[in-house]
Parts: sequence; C-alpha cells; structure tokens
Amino acid sequence: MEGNSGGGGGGGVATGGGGGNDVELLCKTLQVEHKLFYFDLKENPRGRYLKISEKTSATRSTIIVPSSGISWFLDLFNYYVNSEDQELFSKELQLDTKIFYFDIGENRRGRFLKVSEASVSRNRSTIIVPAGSSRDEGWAAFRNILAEINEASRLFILPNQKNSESPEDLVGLSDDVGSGFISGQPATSSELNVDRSVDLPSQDEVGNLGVSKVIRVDQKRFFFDLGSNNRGHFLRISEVAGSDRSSIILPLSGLRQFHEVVGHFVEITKDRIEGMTAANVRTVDPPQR
DNA sequence: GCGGCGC
Repeated sequence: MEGNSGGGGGGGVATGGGGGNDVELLCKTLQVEHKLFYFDLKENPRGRYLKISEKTSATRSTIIVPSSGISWFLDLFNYYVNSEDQELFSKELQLDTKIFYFDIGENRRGRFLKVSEASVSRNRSTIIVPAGSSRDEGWAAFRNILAEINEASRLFILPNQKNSESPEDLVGLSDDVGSGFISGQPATSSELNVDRSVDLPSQDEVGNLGVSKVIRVDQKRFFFDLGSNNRGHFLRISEVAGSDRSSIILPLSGLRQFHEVVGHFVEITKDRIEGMTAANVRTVDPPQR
C-alpha cells in the first residue's frame, strides 16, 4: 500500500505525488474512537484538493478529494448522519475521472461508513469512518469538519502569482465539476493558518473593498461584490443571464441574517440526497449480505 | 485499545 510517495507529476486531478510543494491551506484533525483523521486542504498549480487520511497505529490510508467534491462530501455525510438506519443506501459520487463509493457496513464494533476512491491510475484507497455512538461523534463530527473546510475553502484565493496563468485559468482547472468558483481578491481569512504571501493588488475602483467573486449555476452567473458608498458598506449580488442583469444591494449589517436564511434552506433541502439534482450522485442498490 | 477495507 502507500502508493503515493513518488516524485512529482501524478496525473490525476490535483494530487502532486507527495504533494511536497503544495501549499497547505488548512489542516484539521479528528479523533474518532481510536482512529485519527487528518484533513488537509492543499493547493498546487493544478488546483485545490482535500486530502483525508485515516491513521491507526498500524495503518494509514488516504483519499484525495478534488475541491469541487468537498461540498458533495459534505452533502453525502449529511445524508448519512440524518437518515434513519434502514434507509442508508450506498452512494456513488463521480468527480472528474474518479469515483467515490460510499458504503455502509456493520460488525460487532458498530456501524461504519466505507469511503473508497477508485481512479484509473491509482489503486483503490479507502477510509472507514465509524458512525460513533453519540450525536456529535463519528459521522457527525466528520461532517462538521467537512462543513468547516467547505466554508473555509471559500476564503482562500487561488495563487495568482509567478506563472503567467491568470487566476481564472487556474480555477478552470481545479473546479470543473459543479459550480465553478472564481475568486477575485482575498477575503479576510481570520484565524486560519493561511500560507498566502499574496498581497492585495491596488484597487482602482473607488469604494471597492477589494472583494468580488463569481459563481456559475446552470446558465446563470452570480457576482458578489463588496462595495461602499456614503451610506455604508454593502454586498451587491448580481444575477447575470444572457444580457439581463439584476442586483440586490445588501447592507453588511444584514449579511449574517442573510447567511442564516440561506443556510436554513440549504439545510432543509439537503438532508435528503434526492434533493441534489446534479447528475453525478446516484443511489445504488442497498447492500445485501 | 480496538475493527471494518482488499485479494
């Protein structure tokens, strides 16, 4: 085992062999029973990825999740956390050329979720997450970490340095499934151990605080721009479809409420995986044994 | 201080 210590290259999505030069954006650890899970959000010129390792005293195994898959993982873990025992189905998640299999198992130690990654070039690798005995252990704790990482990932910009590539080009490489995420300038990254020596480019737009982002959903694009005027600071959200554009102006004082309301709808629509409309998650037959 | 995974 342990196939990823080679130098450089590493075809796939965003794994760079050992990932030696990859920038570490965020690290978290989670202990579940006697296992230790490491979450490393990393980035290299090919894109961003989440490395999840399971370590026990004797073994370590790792899966690599492309950044575009983090929110899918979050949704899937939410599904397993929220579903009743008898309706825990296996799931498959396809991202780029990888397929992740989610399977439930149970033995005298308890219930567990097996997440394995299959790709053409690499051996299959698997992590196994115990369900945990209480509500905030195991799957739920794992889910919470994914949620933090998913959230934090939005705060990091892509490296817009050195190589002549523009940040937009890099995003295109790393986020080619689901909603793309084009980053403008860095947001405040608070307490995270950001290794970004990127500096804020000078802004030419008066009143622009230097933060703007774009997401693409179906045929629409949504622009998020922080701005300010003599009335104060605001977030402008613009919807652009074809040649039509409309905006809402949200005073920053209302941003948190806005976030909570959106979070509410995210929650009530995602605890059933069937609510996910994208084509790359599908239910497979229940495990039979 | 565990145990599942794969063949």
